[in-house]
Amino acid sequence: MKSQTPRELDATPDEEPITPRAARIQDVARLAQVSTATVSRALSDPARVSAGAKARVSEAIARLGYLPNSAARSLRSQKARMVLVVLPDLSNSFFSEILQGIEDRLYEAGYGMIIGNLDGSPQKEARFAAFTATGQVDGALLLNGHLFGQTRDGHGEPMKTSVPLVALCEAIPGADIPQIEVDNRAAARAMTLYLAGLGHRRIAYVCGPAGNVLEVERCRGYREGLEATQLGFDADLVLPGDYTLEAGIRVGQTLLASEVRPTAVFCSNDEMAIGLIRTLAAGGLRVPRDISVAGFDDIVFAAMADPPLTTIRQPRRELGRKGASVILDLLKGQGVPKRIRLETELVVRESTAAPPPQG
Amino acid sequence: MKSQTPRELDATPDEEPITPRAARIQDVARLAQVSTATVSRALSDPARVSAGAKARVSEAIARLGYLPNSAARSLRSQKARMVLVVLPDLSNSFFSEILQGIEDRLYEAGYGMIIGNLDGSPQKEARFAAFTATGQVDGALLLNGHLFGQTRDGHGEPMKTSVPLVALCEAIPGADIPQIEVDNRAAARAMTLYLAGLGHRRIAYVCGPAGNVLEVERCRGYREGLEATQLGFDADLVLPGDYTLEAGIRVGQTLLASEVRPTAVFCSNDEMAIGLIRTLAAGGLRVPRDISVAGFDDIVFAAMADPPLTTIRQPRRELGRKGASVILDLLKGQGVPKRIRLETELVVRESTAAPPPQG
DNA sequence: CTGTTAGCGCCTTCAC
DNA sequence: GTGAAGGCGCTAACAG
Repeated sequence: MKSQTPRELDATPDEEPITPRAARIQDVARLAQVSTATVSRALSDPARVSAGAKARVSEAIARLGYLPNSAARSLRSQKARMVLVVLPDLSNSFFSEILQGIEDRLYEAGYGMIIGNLDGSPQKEARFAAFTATGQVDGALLLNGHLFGQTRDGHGEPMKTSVPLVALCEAIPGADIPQIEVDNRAAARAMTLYLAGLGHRRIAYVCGPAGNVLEVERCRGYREGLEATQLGFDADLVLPGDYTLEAGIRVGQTLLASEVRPTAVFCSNDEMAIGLIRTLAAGGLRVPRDISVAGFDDIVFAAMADPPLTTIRQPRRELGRKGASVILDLLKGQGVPKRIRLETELVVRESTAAPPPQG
Repeated sequence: MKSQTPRELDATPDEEPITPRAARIQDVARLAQVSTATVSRALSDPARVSAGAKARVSEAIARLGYLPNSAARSLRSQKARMVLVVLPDLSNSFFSEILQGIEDRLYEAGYGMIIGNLDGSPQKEARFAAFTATGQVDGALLLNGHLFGQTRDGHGEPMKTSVPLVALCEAIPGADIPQIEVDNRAAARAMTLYLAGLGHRRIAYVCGPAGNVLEVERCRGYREGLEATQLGFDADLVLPGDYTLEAGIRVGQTLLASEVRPTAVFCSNDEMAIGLIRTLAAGGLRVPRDISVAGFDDIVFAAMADPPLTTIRQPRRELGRKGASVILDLLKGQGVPKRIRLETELVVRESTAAPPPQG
């Protein structure tokens, strides 16, 4: 009798085993007096099982505390019910709120979330890519602006993966995968127009890291805004940055030391704006009386800056949920839009005002 | 011939399949002209394989881009090489920096990290607990202050899990699992003593959420500090809070409306301290001239508050790494210490000073 | 409606 | 040093 397993043979009835192994489908089947197939069906497609059998199976499952082994299930079904999220920096609160949205949506769908945090070590990526190749995940959400095996600026042969990929927050140029983001360019343009509308004529811009797609979009929006108001673009007003607090501090120091200062500074994210405000204040400049500062993202601490920061709100949680929804649709085999854009909102607080008279 | 699989029969040689299925160990074996056992050994224990076979296997693996299927591996080995991290709030930057440390260490060890974000829905926990029961993870790191199936205040029968558990950052009273944290009580005591040493005699304390173990420890430290300096504990100086920015804002509003104010306020975390400083400043009080404010945690934005916040630094990343190390040791079957305490540091910035003369 | 059976892909005795 | 073969736990045919 081939299907007789050793485990059944050496079972010692009426005696608590030393290590109570988790119940298997066999155990449930035996207790419910049905075959394993019926147990399996009772779980996956209850309609196909008679009421009596169903009841006995439920009872047995409850008694044994049975939970199907996930490795066996994955092996058999070739699905892991797990999604990988690749991101550049887990500790960045911007990303972690997006993660919340992702986790939330995946949870609803019964999926789990594995985190791949690049954390400045591009070589970690290979292992994360392997998750997709070994079948540990059914799909991946890319928040890092490039495909597996590709560098940020698009060099290198992108690795073909067998699972669906979705780009979230940062479009991946040239990649033929769904993209979900806000319209960074339009938002940056709106902010620039708002500052110009306040009367500013020297509006500086603090960049994100070079080569970053977000950065390119936001900078272009800034430029378009300037051009739309006849102010014109002046390369000297573009200050280097990298999205860190420290970059904001450095820009602040530079500005404090300058003879001629812009009357408004648009930072391409809130961290830099907060670092900048802080440094300007410490150096004796009053924001917004002497100089206006604006950010981008509306992180939680933006409202806590002194003065509270004018910025662009991104629907972070919604972005995360949307990203998860798209990949779930893809996993269901449904078609999805190539590109989804969520709305941003210009949040005016107290860090921006009309320029000083002599400015 | 029983081992002849259908796949081998319908293979169409010299023709690219429509869907290039991932290579299996069989494919490698065939190409390298060895058995699957040899391939497996070449990967897991190369010493047992002859040089020639090893070379052919490597070559075949490279040619086929073979990566072992993880579900099959998990099923066979009963290990998932995956750790679950349960935490109350993913978007809290305090946790996300700990996560970074965890991920980092797990990565080094070849493990992956699954996130279970409770996010205010305690019922999510059951599914996360199931990850441990279905074999999807080999262990779990608990940052949420209680065991599976238990409420925060220790009610309810804690669920027995078959995998190792480790409590990180917040001890779980009564649980017989390793605990890793800082000495919250000693740190709170030190901060209280520091404020008293500055000359403050009315030192208020803003609580965390009731029932929270961290909170209990920090509050006790505050109390001990007061008693050690003969100031004595005054329940009226304990203000309710819940670790959110909003709580800090509420406390600020209360204080602004009060007749008699404390000269120093020790907040049990930085978020609240930042909300408080902001509200006080908006209400016309100058920190620290009129009132000193201190926090706990030293989150990134603590240094960006206006004025920069005096606080307690926790080695967050190190806490994460340590937690991961402990669970990895447990998975290796090694013994681990029951309790690990990491050092904190009192970081004096500009939000604290001697009390005003008339205070 | 239900049971039997054959693997999913891998690792690991066991035999040579 | 190497190969043959069984089975980890489950589900999806295929019969009945």
